[in-house]
Amino acid sequence: MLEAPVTWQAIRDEALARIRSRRWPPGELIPSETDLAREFGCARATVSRALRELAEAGYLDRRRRAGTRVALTPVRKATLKIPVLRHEVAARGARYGYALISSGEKPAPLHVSSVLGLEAGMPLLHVLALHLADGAPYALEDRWINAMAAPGIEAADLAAISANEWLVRNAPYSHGDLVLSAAAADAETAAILRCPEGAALFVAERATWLHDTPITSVRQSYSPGYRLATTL
Amino acid sequence: MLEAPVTWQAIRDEALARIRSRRWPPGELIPSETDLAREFGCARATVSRALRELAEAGYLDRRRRAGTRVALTPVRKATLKIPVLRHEVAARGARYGYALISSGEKPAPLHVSSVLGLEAGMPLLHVLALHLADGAPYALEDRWINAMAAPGIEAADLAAISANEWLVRNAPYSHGDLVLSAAAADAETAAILRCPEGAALFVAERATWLHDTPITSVRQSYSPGYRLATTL
DNA sequence: GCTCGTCTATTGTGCAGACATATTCCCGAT
DNA sequence: ATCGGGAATATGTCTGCACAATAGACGAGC
Repeated sequence: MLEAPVTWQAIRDEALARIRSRRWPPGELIPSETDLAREFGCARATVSRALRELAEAGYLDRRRRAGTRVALTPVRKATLKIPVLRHEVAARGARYGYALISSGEKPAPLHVSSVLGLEAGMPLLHVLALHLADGAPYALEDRWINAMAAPGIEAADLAAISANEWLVRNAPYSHGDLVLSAAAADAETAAILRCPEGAALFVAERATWLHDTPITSVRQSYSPGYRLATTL
Repeated sequence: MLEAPVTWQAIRDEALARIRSRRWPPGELIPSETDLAREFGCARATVSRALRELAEAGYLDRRRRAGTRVALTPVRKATLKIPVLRHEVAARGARYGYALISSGEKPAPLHVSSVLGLEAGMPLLHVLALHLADGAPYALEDRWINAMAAPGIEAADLAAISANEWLVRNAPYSHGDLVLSAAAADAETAAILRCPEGAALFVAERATWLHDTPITSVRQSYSPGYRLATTL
């Protein structure tokens, strides 16, 4: 009998097939790495690599000593890429444009200071800017920046380069959070995006930190019709 | 000099620090695995594991023979969990409710058949259902199911178990896609969700396949105020 | 019966070596 | 100058081994 070369991908696929076919039912303990290595005729590390991938993908729960179980609810994960807006526009084949509407230091409003965990009223750099695709409004960016955590931002020419891009290039962050929602366009937003007041807008709000230091909080309101696509 | 134990996590963190500090600038070739292993005094496999993680996270681009480069645009990825709606509601501490509005076989409308890659007008099972949280409308689910790809669905009591959940448990899929957007509530949706017509709704549309066979296409419209949160 | 410590099975990780595979580089032939 | 082919090299993966960390199982002692 010819043995196909044993790769971790092959083992991953075989394991996934067993999960899907219910040969390894949800909640059940599957054989140990050692047993599987013997069954597949390969090293334990190879099985381990395969099962680790499936665990990362949410199909398996693994715990030392307790063994590996098939996940009860295979929580599917979609990974969204969060590109710089300029690239997103370019990827759609449109000409990118950028217009700074206003920038300046202001005391942080409550919803910003509370999200970032700063004292209310602390002065932050506020930037309002419009991203355009082929000259049409694409997204309105309403951003608050902790200037102390982004040294150099004061000197940056935010009319020439978007705060979005300046920060990506110059202020690395360690973690952040993202909230997606839908909101009706208020009068000011509608005027800037040149859409009817009350139109349904797709809104992305992000906040980022470098370790414990808050960097920025931003709300991007996309023009009506925006769709964020990804694969599962 | 005391040597800290060399773990792949430590190497990953050190590499990330070098990227962030620009000691390894964007676009630049970094030392080879062999060189780094020598520098850190560990095995090449350990370095490899660390760099592989960073590549998966989007910080590095790796190619055989060409070496490893710092990514020009560190595309951040957010991973959204896509839970069963019942669990999502329960996780918010609310009582889950489910109401089947209608179900039956109908010819596929064009936008569904084209997304799934089926012939227009092919008969599909159409299910309209409302998910509730503490008795209030939470999300409207408008689903089309390829019954041939989900054997047993005809016999399922979709008034008792949501199609959402039945499919998660009984119809595994290999891949799918997801589109998030904002839309104004039309008259029918507004009536079901008990919200004003024209309200801004968060909409998630999914389509799933098992290999080449389309399984289902679903549009979930969430009640106004819905927020989808994740971390970066 | 209950609690606490010990044993042990299982996964997590590291190491050294080997070979596989992809891709660039360079040199020779044309 | 150009093209083709082989050498060089970096990553990708497998093997076989070792030990660490974890947590369930079990038994001794109260």
